[in-house]
Amino acid sequence: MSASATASPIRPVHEDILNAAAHCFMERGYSATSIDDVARSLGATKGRIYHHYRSKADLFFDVFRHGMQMNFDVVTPIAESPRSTLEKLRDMTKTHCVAMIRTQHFQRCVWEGVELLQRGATTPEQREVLIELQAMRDNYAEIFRTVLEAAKREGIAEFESSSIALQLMFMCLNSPLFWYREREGQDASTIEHIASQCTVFALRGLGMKEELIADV
Amino acid sequence: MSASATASPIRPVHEDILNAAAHCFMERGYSATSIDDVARSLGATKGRIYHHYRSKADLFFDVFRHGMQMNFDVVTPIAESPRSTLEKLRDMTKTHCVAMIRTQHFQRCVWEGVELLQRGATTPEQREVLIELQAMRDNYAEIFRTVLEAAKREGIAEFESSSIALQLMFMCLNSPLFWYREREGQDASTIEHIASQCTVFALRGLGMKEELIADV
DNA sequence: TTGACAACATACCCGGTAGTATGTACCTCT
DNA sequence: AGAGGTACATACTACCGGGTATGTTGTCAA
Repeated sequence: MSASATASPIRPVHEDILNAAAHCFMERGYSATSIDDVARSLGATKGRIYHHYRSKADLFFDVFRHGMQMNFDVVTPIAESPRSTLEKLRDMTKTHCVAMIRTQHFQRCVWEGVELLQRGATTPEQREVLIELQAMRDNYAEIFRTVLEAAKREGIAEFESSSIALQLMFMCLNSPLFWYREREGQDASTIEHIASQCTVFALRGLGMKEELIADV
Repeated sequence: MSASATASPIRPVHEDILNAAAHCFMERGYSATSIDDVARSLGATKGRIYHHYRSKADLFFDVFRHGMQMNFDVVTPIAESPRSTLEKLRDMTKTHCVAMIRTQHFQRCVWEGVELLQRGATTPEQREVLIELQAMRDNYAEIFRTVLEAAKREGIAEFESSSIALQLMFMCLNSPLFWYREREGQDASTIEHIASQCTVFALRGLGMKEELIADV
């Protein structure tokens, strides 16, 4: 069973908490966010949160898991479709980028979570969870690596180290996480337009020819 | 007087503290790092740090300032040199990227500092400092924006929004901050090689032709 | 009707941490 | 030599925040 499939569906009762937590963690960061902050933004108290989650870390992990799951949900179908490498690469990158913008607060938590993963866990039971989350993240990156290396073999893309290329590609696609701000009058086409520029930048960076990128 | 010139030179006595603080802040993040952590990594106690800095925030701000100053020191000479736009752009981007790797712990603090800037300050006096740091950061980005737009006018580069292009370029050049790890046997040429790949990716992303990038 | 349980709120404990107040050794200048 | 200042260490306070223990209300099943 792949790590992507281990994530249980989110019970509706948890959805409000997850959303509030994601927003708080995004605004102040994990350690600067208190459980009281999350509760306050829910119009509730700590009791509600600790009734559903055993610890602050558990809550954060669930936000991470939820964020990653949303990424799998939109990207996996493309990766598993019987289309060409070129079409997959263009579609996956663009889709990922749009997802970053649409679910920004969750994805910011995923980003910070990756840093927490690198620092390691405190308790042994947390370490178990962290290993699972790490695997989830690695599996997601692996989907892209597979397509990237296929693209290189087919002469569509051209780069030296596929690991570095992968990192750089994700940096571009994740970029809106750090400067995009929701504002009034921004509809789906605005988001599409921003994602388009990021994706074009990334695909150019991967050494793809202009004519293969034109319609992204 | 530009914001870049307001930074006072670092007194030697502060250098050890700044280095230790940068390392701690990088490893655990700002709010998860205690003053005692920094002191312990210095083999000292809080007394030493509070003798030189009025608060934890002040210390962090000085790390930020120091990090930014190092960037100005290496990039400004290139930007002010009488060379062509193409040469400036290639040199500035590569130099910035190398600086990110070489002074990684300070630059990670700069990165986190930018997020703190967006969240705003608590006390009014901190806000004053934050405005100065914000200006410092903006001025630095402006150096690159100037060259970027010149490159666009000269037909060297091709992109839609210069703001987004600037962000994406920095994301690529800053990328090593998040995945580069110091290891044994990594000499200057290794760093050069990594920086080269990031810079090539960024310049490609900016729409530059292969023949203009070849020797980066 | 009532017992049991879910879904919270309230009240409390306690460890950690920013910041302060004070002590002390050393150094320098007169 | 002694007075004052620098550069710390030590000891202490106040508070915040994670976690827990317990109370309260609504719901549902028998």
